[in-house]
Amino acid sequence: MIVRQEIRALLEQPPIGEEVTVMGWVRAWRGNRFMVLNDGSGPETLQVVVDGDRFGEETLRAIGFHACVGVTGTLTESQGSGQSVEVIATDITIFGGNDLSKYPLQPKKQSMEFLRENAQFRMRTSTFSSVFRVRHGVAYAVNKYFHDRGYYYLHTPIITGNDAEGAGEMFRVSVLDPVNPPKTEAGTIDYDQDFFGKPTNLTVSGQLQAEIGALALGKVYTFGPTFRAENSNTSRHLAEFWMIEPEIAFADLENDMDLAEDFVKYLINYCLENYGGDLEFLDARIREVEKNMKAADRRPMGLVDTLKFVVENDFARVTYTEALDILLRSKAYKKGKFEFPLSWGADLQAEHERYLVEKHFERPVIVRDYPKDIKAFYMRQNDDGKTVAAMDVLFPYIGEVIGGSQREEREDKLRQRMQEMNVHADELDWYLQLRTFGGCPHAGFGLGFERIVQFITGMGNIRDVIPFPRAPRLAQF
RNA sequence: GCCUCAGUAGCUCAGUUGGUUAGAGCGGCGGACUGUUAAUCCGUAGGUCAAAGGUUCGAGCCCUUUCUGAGGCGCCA
Repeated sequence: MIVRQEIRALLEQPPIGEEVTVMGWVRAWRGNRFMVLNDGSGPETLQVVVDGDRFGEETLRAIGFHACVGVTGTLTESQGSGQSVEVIATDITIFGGNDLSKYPLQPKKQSMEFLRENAQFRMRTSTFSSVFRVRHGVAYAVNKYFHDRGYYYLHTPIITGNDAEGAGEMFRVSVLDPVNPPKTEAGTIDYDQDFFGKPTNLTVSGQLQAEIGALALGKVYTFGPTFRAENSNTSRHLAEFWMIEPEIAFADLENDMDLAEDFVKYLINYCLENYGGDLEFLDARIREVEKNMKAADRRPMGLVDTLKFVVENDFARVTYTEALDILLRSKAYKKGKFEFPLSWGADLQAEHERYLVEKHFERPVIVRDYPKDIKAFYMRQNDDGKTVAAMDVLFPYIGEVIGGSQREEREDKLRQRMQEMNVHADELDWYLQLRTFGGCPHAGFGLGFERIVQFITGMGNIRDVIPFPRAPRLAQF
């Protein structure tokens, strides 16, 4: 059996003078004497002092960048200034040597793009190991938040038979021969012969099914992979991403917004409390990157300060109509700084959202009550006949992080809207029945998991906060 | 999908109005080094200048097409 101590635990309560055994990957090997080890348990490294006389030439030669080693030795106070404690090695095991003439990574700053192409090794870097520890922390906090508040985790299907969800282009799922699929007499593809006997796709949202759960269990949430076949080439879109979708019965848009704000703040706060070391490291990394940037391109606040600010301040809340008014009265608009026109009924463009968040309110903003024609069929119609009870939560840097709404629980209104928007009622009979039989006011939202991880870690590209990104023309690993 | 910029050594990049044999730092390899902190010092190897085609006496540099990447926009979470 292998027995070892984890570096993170060791540094929390250093047993000075005792013998310890640590195992990990070499981050640096200096002066043929100092080995810096990290084992992934945290961002902290442990310095190992290697007396060349005690170990053979073969062992010394095998120690190198990202080699995997085990060390037994005495934990002592460090003579050097860069660390408080260190291990004086008495025994060294080389688990995996590393041929540096062939290894792609180097002990220096590497570009995010290069590391993305070497995803089999990128988690060994300090940046990515911190990112993925924080990602885990956010995922755990999601489940903890809902569990502690009486929500039930509902697993909605990944393969779906609805093509009426209207949330974007879908990936087809089929086992038919792609070259010569069976045809009907009319000449179309005969999906009756496909695995499910009908066309099926990967899910773009678990919301419609989550509503089934909410109208029985009261409060549910989904947290699973979601797929969009959009040809989106941006730093905040993925073809495969994880989405969190709470759905609650006996709730209106006010309840929905309160939940969204409280939930997001909880996730951020959880990371501040439990992953402070990783966040400090990422904060310092961003400052380093921004050193060479123009002042205007730098963040107004550091990463940790930004996170604290978001947690400590109320989100701004405005209606779509009020937001439009703010934009129309803005200096940016009057000086013609906006590329896209502003008119009631048109969706807010990224430049408008960024103005509201980064210039006007300087904090996260919730925009509610959007024009009904730019929103989905299932959103509850407001009494003004023009707007729906929808809300978007907008964040600095990443834009929309949450989209949600109160759902239309009135069957006649829902049917009328489906007809207007050309959504086929016969395919969503089960969804309509939730209104016919024992319906109630209910609401929910979708939170883009990678987007909130992106915000918390400060990573510029969403592809760098998911271990194996899927995007147009990108399905490696 | 659209717009802009980029692709030169393993990595990050320089390369002048088109002109001889393609440059640096880091990394690698060889050596020195018993308190280093991106260790340092000496030496050394390493190139289909993204690909194809074109202009020219001559192309890393100019033109065309394709591929790849980044940033922005759209779609959205």
